[in-house]
Amino acid sequence: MSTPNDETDRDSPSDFVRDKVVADTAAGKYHGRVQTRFPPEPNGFLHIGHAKSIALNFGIAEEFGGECHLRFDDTNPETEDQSYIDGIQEDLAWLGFSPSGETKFASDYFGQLYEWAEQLIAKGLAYVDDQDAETISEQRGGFGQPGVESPYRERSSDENFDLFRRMKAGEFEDGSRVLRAKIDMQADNMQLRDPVLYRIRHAHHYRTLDEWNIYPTYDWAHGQSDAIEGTTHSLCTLEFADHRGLYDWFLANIDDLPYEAPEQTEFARLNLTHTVMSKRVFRRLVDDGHVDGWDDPRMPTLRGLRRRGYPPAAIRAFVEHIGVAKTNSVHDIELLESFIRTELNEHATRRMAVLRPLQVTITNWPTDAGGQPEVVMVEVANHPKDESAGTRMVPFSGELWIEQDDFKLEPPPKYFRLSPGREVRLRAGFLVTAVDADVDADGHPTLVRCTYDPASAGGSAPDGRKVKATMHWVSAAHAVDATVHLYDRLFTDPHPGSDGAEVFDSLNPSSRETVAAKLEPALAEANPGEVYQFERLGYFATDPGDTSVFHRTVGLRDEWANIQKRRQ
RNA sequence: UGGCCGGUAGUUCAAUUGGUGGAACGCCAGAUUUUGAUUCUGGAGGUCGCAGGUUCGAUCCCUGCCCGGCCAACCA
Repeated sequence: MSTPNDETDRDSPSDFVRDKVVADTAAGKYHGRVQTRFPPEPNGFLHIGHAKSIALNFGIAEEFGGECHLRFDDTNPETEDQSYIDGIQEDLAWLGFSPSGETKFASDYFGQLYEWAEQLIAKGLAYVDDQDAETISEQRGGFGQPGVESPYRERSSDENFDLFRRMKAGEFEDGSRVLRAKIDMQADNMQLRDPVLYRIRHAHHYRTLDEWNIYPTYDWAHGQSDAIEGTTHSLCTLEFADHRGLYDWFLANIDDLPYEAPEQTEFARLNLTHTVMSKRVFRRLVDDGHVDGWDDPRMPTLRGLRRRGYPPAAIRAFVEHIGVAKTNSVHDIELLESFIRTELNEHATRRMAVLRPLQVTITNWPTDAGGQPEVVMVEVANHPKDESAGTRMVPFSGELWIEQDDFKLEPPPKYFRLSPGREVRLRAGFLVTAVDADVDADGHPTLVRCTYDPASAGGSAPDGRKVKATMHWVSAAHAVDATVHLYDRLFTDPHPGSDGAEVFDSLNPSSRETVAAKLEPALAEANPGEVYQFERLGYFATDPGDTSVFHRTVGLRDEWANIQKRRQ
């Protein structure tokens, strides 16, 4: 089949949500208007799961020429805070998305919400219940068991108005009364068993201050906020599917909606192996000191990933690639990492750094008139595939650091790095041959003696002979010291907390290893937050606050590690 | 126990009104390579959850069953 659409549609994502938008638009719903929203609760920072929702909502708005609003669902003043509002906006901008128009707040709609609640009371569709939370919960019944109607369910509307207004005025204690919708205490969908619309909270709200003594619940606020803003497609995660009946019921029973009622569509949230996407768990990780904070590079929060060096473009590419469906899914974190590598491989500046230094002395290296080893500046490309990245000059001398892994006294099969009698290339420098090595009491090499071929400047010999390995190195006299954090999975279990396990039982005690590294001099001028490739090792980001500290973003693919694994 | 939603390579997703099941990542092999990286080529890998039914023909439609997730906050 070959229609003109094949060409134009190839790159735009297709999924059941977009299919619905296309169908709705074609059917003339909302007069062809498309509007979405991203509605975080300001009680924590964004994580990569939110990135999926953000990309979906903003992506659809853009593809269909519509708008996507940022609206804070700030209906619970006891757990929410202005600092999260600031942080979330910062993270959203970093990810690369700009909301349409002003930032919205559910709290801006408290007045309208209250009026609509009175409208429900007037229609006999809402009532004030004087019972406590525990009693209401018991009366709700259970799965397959009927609910019990509240003794206050048939109150007169006069009494309901009076009580509701006095709740608003602050006459009653927290938790002493609630406003409930009168729906159906026998409904199979538990959400429909007379849900709570308002609870009494004499709490200070960071935006409405002390104006309100009652606060709307999520269910009462969300759909109506969507409707007030003109949302057409209200996208949320699967666990809200049961709430859709409520969402529709509220909208259907309000007379003066400013726009055609929006529709809720649910999709599966993003999960990743070896981590957990839960604000509750995040908070405990931070509070118990398992990580340094919400921006610890091991956290799947956007600020954690940013500090770790994950490029926003790679995160966007990843969440677009995994698509949108209703299947509960857990994505392999390695898939995310492959997107990080793809992005970084293309753009990261190459540098040399030795993480676990082993001393090398070149025994036939020349000395100058003063008896000091001569220093030769060698030119090294900043990117193997991108000439425009230019080159830099790196000092080479007779005393060097190499990686401990790059030398073996007795090389195992298929090992083709340095060992006694074997010649390798020191990248862009010279060919060297190991002679012997000093070892410590445990037999570990402490110093390797080599000879070099003076005719191999630049890394190749005139006779064209080949070597099997090219290694990175740093001149000892010029090395810059740095602290490098090497990160591993936060949780050892691919599915923390599954099969009844306790999430924190699989917390990886060695999720961070810190080493004292030796860097080539150019890295002394590293930019804050920039990601470099340390050749043959991986990608490393400088800490935004201290450029002598590096975080390993992700390692390079490692064939040698695979070979070793297979031999076991 | 009731309701809702799911089940397609190892993993995650596709397959446009029922017509020989594809991609990405991972894995394996080869080529290239002054990063065991990158890049390129090829390969292995499937009882479309199970069983019936409708049909010339079913991953797709119907029924039943099995498995997984969510729901009984005055959280979102």
